[in-house]
Amino acid sequence: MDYNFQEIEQHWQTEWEKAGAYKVSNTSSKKPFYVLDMFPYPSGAGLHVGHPLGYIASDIYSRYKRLQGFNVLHPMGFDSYGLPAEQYAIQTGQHPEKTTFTNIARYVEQLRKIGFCYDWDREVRTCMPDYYKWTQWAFIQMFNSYFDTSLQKAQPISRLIAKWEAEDPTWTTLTEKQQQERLMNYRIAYLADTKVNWCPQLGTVLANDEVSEGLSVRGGFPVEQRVMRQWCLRVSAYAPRLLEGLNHIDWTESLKETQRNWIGRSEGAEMRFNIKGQEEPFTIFTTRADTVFGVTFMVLAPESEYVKRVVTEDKKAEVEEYLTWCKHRTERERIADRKVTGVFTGSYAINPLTHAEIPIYISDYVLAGYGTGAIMAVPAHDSRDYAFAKHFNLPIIPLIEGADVSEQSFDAKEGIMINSGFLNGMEVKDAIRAMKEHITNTGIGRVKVNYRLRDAIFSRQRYWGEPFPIYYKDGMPYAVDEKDLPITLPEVDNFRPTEDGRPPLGNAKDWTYKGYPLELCTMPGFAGSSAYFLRYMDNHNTQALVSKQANEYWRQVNLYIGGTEHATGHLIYSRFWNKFLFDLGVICEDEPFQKLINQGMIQGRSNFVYRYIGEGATGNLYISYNLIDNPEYKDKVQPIHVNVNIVKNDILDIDAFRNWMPEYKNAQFVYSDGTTDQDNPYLGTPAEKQYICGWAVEKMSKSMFNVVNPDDVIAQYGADTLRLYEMFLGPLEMSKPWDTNGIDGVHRFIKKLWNLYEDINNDEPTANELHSLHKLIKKVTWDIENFSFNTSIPAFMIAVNELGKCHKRAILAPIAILIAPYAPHIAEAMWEKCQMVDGASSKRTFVIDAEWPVCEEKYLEESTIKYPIQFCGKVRFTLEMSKDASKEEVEKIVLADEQTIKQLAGNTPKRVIVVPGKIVNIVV
RNA sequence: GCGGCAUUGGCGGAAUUGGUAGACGCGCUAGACUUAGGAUCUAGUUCUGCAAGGAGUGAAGGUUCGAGUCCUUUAUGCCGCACCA
Repeated sequence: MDYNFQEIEQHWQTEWEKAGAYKVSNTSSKKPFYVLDMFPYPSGAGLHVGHPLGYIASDIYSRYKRLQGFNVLHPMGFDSYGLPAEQYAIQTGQHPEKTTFTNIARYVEQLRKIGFCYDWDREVRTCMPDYYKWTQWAFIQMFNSYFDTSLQKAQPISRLIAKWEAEDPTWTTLTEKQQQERLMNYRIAYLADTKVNWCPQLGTVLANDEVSEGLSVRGGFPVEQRVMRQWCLRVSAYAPRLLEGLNHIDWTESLKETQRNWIGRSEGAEMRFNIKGQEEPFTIFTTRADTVFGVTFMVLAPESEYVKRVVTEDKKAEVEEYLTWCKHRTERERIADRKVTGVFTGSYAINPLTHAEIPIYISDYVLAGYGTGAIMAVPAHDSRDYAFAKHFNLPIIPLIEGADVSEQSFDAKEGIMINSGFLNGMEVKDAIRAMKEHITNTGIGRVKVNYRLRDAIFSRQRYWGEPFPIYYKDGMPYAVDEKDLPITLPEVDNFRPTEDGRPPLGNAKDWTYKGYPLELCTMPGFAGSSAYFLRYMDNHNTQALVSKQANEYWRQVNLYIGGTEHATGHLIYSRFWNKFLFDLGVICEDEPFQKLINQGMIQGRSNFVYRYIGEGATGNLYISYNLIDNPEYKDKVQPIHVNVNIVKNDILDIDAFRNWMPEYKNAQFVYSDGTTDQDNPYLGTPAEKQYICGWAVEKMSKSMFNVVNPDDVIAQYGADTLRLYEMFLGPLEMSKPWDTNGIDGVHRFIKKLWNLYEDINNDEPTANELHSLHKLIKKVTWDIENFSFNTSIPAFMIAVNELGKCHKRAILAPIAILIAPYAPHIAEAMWEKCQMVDGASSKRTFVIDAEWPVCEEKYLEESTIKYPIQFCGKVRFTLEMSKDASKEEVEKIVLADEQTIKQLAGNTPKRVIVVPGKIVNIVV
């Protein structure tokens, strides 16, 4: 019988749905296992063939775990608030909810066709009130909490109030507004004036991870710095725990390293420098306390609080001018143009060790947001200070023996100290330690750990996001009552900001709570994705984000598969969010994702035709790729993207090309053999006449005509072939181009496999057949355990070849189970055929209810063992022995064969080594 | 600049513990079957050589009886971070 994949796949997808085969219960005696995909943002373009790569991998693992007897939670949902739907709404007036739901429907349909084992009852959508109720709820908890630095965990803000009431007599004298303002400095979700990334084109602020090189990640629009009053999350308070937690989770080293970089811990010291003629000192942060003797000037960030204090009257105008200039420089300009700029403040600081007077400058190479926004400059040993010193002609004092600082600074942290008072003669490392001790003892400063991680800016001046559960009274924010959640997103008739520049929610009618105005901003994209993994555990719960019982059963995500692009966004925020909920006692695990795998990207593989543009060109002649380097065409052709769906194995479908676009209707070709259409009035058959296309690996995108839709692949080959082929492409974690050239091979294999399930009998399997089967069991089990999915497929192919015409149920039934994770539809059909042998009951049982077969080593042992023998690494021959032979017997024969070895080698062997297995050294 | 990862035939890639490198697939070559084939089947396919043989996992060293695998140096590519003091 032919392999009718369409019928098989449709049939079993319906059966699964009817039976609720993938429904997962929160109460089971089975061991729980939680496999999670990063849920997608449903874009208008639908899924392309690259998106399901990770989903297929996680599906394989889920199905495998299920067959191993685990209760597997494997849900899917949609990150459905976001900019594209809103941009589309602004352009068309279409409500973003409508486009979002349409897109989701398309995604669900596409995912369903691939045959994933999702429990759709657990679907979440971040834009639904029953979901974002809990996003808002979490926000209120953050608003009502502060971070206790000594306990290193979040605590209810009421404790802080109680403490102040008891211990701080000034507290009760404050007005309510003053009290609220003071509390705002402690809340985990707080309102503050901060310098933000403002994107005028998008009309909103963006988080640091949403900006790259001064451009917005979404859309690539310029981003400028602005001070605005924004909601922030005190993520930085969790920096030590976010860093430490990385040691206990099973993520790739590169991803952990990315997060470590982003958190940016640096150990150093804070030191106070006195200002000449002033009482109050100012504080700087340095990691090179050892270099204090080489400080020849100080630099403040333009935005620094200290600037006001140190500018002298005569320098005021000059400084003002510089500050204004800085303000108007965008982040992008700053990065692009790194020439030295700065201005002298007129004031001098006193070096606390040398007591020298050193000038204080302002320059934008010092960042306000890091450390204290002020530095001590050591030009000899810091390249940025060096450039500044050269530009302003400031002294450069070398502090390390043998360091030549006439041309450039010596930045390395090694060498022997000189010119450094009591540090002279020490190694740099010791000097740092000694100086830290010195400044601590003398009270000049203290040891300090600094983090680069900043608080997350949490307001977006947009419509399509979660409303804040916050209202304003007397200009101060208050959280709405939890029982009034969710605060649902209001309808507006215009998705743009209001005339007077307020966010779009300013267009809503009656946007108030108990008569007070509600917050007009909405939450950013990462709000909804920060705890979705918890909601899947208990998504219908109306009383809590997740019940204690459900959370204690599932605990945490055991396997998370997703792209590496979320390394510094979602994967930091959700860890933070999770730790916060852990502090609250809402959940029982500190880290959300135990193991994380980054699937590689699937790039597009573009195809090109080569239009002739040389002498006498009509613009209508296309040269086959293999000819374009010929002298007559070289540099006279122009590559043009051609739709990859009308190219197969780099051979162009001529008719399809002529019909593709009107401009190609009369296209003429120079074929691979050099002939043209004129030479072949009858238009040769495709076998004889081939037009070969060039190719390149590029991002998969519409404009390159290289997008491959999984629906098309499924229509042509079936979902099982798609699933197998995506895995077969290469290691999961590697990026690779989508190349349809190999898909036929995989499809052929499935057909061969299917043919084995014809006329199944109950005969006893032979030793060889059992050997093939158990080899396969061992291999496939190992592969899945180790996420090496690509190597299982060859193993199946080999097994099918070895089994040839074997139709025995005892062999075929286990193979149906083994392939079920990879190709679930055909596995069901194969399983069913195995159940119906000998007129046995036609009762349908699912392969997913079967048990994963166990490899029995006894079938793997061969009757003989081959020992390849190496002599002095030169001569090899094979010694075939009974498998029962003892080590001594092997040695005996090897020794007996010494004559042969000698003959072959021509001299006395020093050693004979027998492989495989244990090394047997025989020294003669 | 700092950090991480990679580099194996014409191509994608195997080699799991240091033990016969190139599994499996694509492509290619030859043959069979066919009115035909973008179908199917069989055989071959790292390079070099008529052959015996020799060479061979980016490059150069090292450890080892034995290295794609471990160590050192280096080159190239990809990714992350970056006036972070």
